[in-house]
Amino acid sequence: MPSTSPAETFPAHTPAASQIFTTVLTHGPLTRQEAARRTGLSPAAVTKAVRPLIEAGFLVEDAGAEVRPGLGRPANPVRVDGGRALFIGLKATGDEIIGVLADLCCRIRVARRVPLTGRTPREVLPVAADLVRELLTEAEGFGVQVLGLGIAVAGDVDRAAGTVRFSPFLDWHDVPLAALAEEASGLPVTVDNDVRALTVAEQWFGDGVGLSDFAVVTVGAGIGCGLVVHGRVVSGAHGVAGEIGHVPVVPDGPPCHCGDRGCLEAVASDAAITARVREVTGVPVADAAEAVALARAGDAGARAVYARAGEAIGRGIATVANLLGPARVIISGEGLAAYDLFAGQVRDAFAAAAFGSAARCEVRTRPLPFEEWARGAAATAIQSFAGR
Amino acid sequence: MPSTSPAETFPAHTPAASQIFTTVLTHGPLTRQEAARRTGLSPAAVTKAVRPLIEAGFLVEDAGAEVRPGLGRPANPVRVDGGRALFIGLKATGDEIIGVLADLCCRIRVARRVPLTGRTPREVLPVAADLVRELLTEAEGFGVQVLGLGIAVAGDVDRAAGTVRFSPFLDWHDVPLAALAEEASGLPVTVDNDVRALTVAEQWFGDGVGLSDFAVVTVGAGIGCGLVVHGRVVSGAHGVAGEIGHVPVVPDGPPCHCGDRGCLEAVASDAAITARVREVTGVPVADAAEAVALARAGDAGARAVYARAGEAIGRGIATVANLLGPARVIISGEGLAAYDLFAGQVRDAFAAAAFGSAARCEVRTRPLPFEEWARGAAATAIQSFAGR
DNA sequence: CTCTTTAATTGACAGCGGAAAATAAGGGGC
DNA sequence: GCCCCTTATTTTCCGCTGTCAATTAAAGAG
Repeated sequence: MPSTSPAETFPAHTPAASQIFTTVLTHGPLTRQEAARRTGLSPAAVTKAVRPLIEAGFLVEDAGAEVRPGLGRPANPVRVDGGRALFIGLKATGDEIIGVLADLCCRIRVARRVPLTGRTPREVLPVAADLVRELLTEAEGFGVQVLGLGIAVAGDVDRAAGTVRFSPFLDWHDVPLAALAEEASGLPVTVDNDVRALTVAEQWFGDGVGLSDFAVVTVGAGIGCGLVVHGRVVSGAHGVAGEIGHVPVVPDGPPCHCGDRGCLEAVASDAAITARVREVTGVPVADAAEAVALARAGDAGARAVYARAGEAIGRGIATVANLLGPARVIISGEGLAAYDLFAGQVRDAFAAAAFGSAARCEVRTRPLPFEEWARGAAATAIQSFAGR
Repeated sequence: MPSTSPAETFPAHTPAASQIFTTVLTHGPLTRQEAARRTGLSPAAVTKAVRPLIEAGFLVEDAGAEVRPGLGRPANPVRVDGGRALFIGLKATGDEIIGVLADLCCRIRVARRVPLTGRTPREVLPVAADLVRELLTEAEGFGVQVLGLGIAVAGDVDRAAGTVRFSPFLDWHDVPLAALAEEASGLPVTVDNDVRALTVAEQWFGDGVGLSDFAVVTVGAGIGCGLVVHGRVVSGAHGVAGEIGHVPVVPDGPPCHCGDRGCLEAVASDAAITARVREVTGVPVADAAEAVALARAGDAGARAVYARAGEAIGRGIATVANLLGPARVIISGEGLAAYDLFAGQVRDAFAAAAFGSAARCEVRTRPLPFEEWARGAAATAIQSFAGR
């Protein structure tokens, strides 16, 4: 394994230092004054926390940043030096592992995907280890140390304990993944649920920056949901939350594998849409891409299927908004490729079903490149590094 | 107004003192050792925080509490002296104001209700002031000072700002209630939404003690929901959360005033049940009590209405459980009077609709005496007093 | 009566973060 | 060009909180 020296850790482990660092990290270049205001700390505390971070190279003074020119001494913004460190993020599905090398600002530098041949830990872990090795080698090219490894897995994951309690796609039970990966890589490892990891990426580096309450809804093979409440990602009392897929949205809708009918997932998941398009149009579309193509070509039946899916998604989001009152809902996922086919319905159904001030919740979409899930994993690693 | 001396405040305003006090308050008699373990502080810190609290009379050493006799020096538990202080809680509805005098442990000492003749602030406030005066006089009989006033109002309430932004039943808009009440009573005032206040009471003094994630669902004139996530009551980005009443639960169910169909509130609220019983049985029942009586008497139609309501509630709760993964859902509210009529359906529908580990969420019921809402208001006042 | 065990307390102390004063770095007026 | 004004940052000092490592307290066991 290329890297052997123990990974550096974050300097100055005081709460204030963590807080200031993450504030600067997520809110771009910030003057010490601004950072103080945002964190509620005194300017003196900022100066004191910033110095060691600059000395360690994690923060840099950013002369280039525009400061509104006014009276008095010009402000001296600082920002995080993204190039100072790298992190690896892995996302494991049942078919493949996606890995990225992301910098400290969570910008992707390298992305890789490798297929999986088996699903047992014994089969998956060596492939993951190889991928990590490869990315570590890549990292050497940047001349920067890799300071953490994040792994995202679907299912019931205990981030604090670093274990995968249950993963349906991989069929894993109680795998102490963090410990195993730490052993193999020598890096500090963070393991988290995939949707939560994606949510962390939005919270720190995406459309959730600065919001203490928001939701991420992923549309694709399944329908997932990550929630941020009180500024923290929700894990629930038993490690699972955000199961939006089985919210009832279509009266007497199609049966769902959960046993109920009309669940969001039974209407708006890729598989559900594809099946329904086949059923309605008689065209034997094989996958979501073909279904989309058919609808885009103007097939009325297919378009209606997407319309219904959009309505279902809008109602599902409204349920979340009614219950939690988030400031924003971010829709993402592979299913977004068809967004033009149901955007209107999502919006209308949401507006109709959002009650009172829940309607003030903003709904926006965000494309989801394939590496994004792995980037989320990297974001959790950065979060751990920053002491959160 | 009887009491004129400025209300005492909490001694020792350090985070640790607050934390230790609330821990002892909510977890009954606790040895200093235990308190240290639970708060994560050192035993030394507990000793130091506890002393001024004992001197001020808020904590007392509780020799009576049973300690498991083992080796070594016997432990010396402390508990909160409930009789040390009183708090007033008010709940304002469109028809009446309910007021309670509660002690520091939130046990109700006196409860009063007075009818309202008008709904404008100008009409309601004097009535409330009279009630507060009356309760203050009652308090004199206990020889203890009243240290805070909590007011619970349905609708959009900004606790931090102390304003009622919008209350549908009272038709209030942007009323600076805390400031007005403080002026009139001379007490520190906490204003909060009624369901949240009830949730606070459960969190500190009820079935939510010790849980960082749980929900309270109230069944009655409306269906409400208070949520606790990460140990804090959820207010949402815009001050409103827990709108469970419009979760869709019955396919193509009865139309709801929100414009949708089959909302929980359109199926399981008192009014919905009563109307439906009339419709199904042809018996002109006037209110929920008569509807319950009819069902209890064995009328099959009426029983079916309750069964459907129970199913709806179970599904609504399952939606909450799926999204947030609470450890427990507490069902309460006036509608609980009919619980024997739908308990089975609630349980079955919940089990059917709760997905995966959301099913591990415990569902329990809790009776709701009429003063309970006002007690919730008192709980918010106690919370403010303790520095939370 | 002494030893063991666990609880609570004490006193010294580190260190975090705040307040206020000092310093830095411009721009503007004259 | 010089001085003053304004705002940003830094420095210095200091209070205060909570921890650490004894020390004391209060049983029961032998």
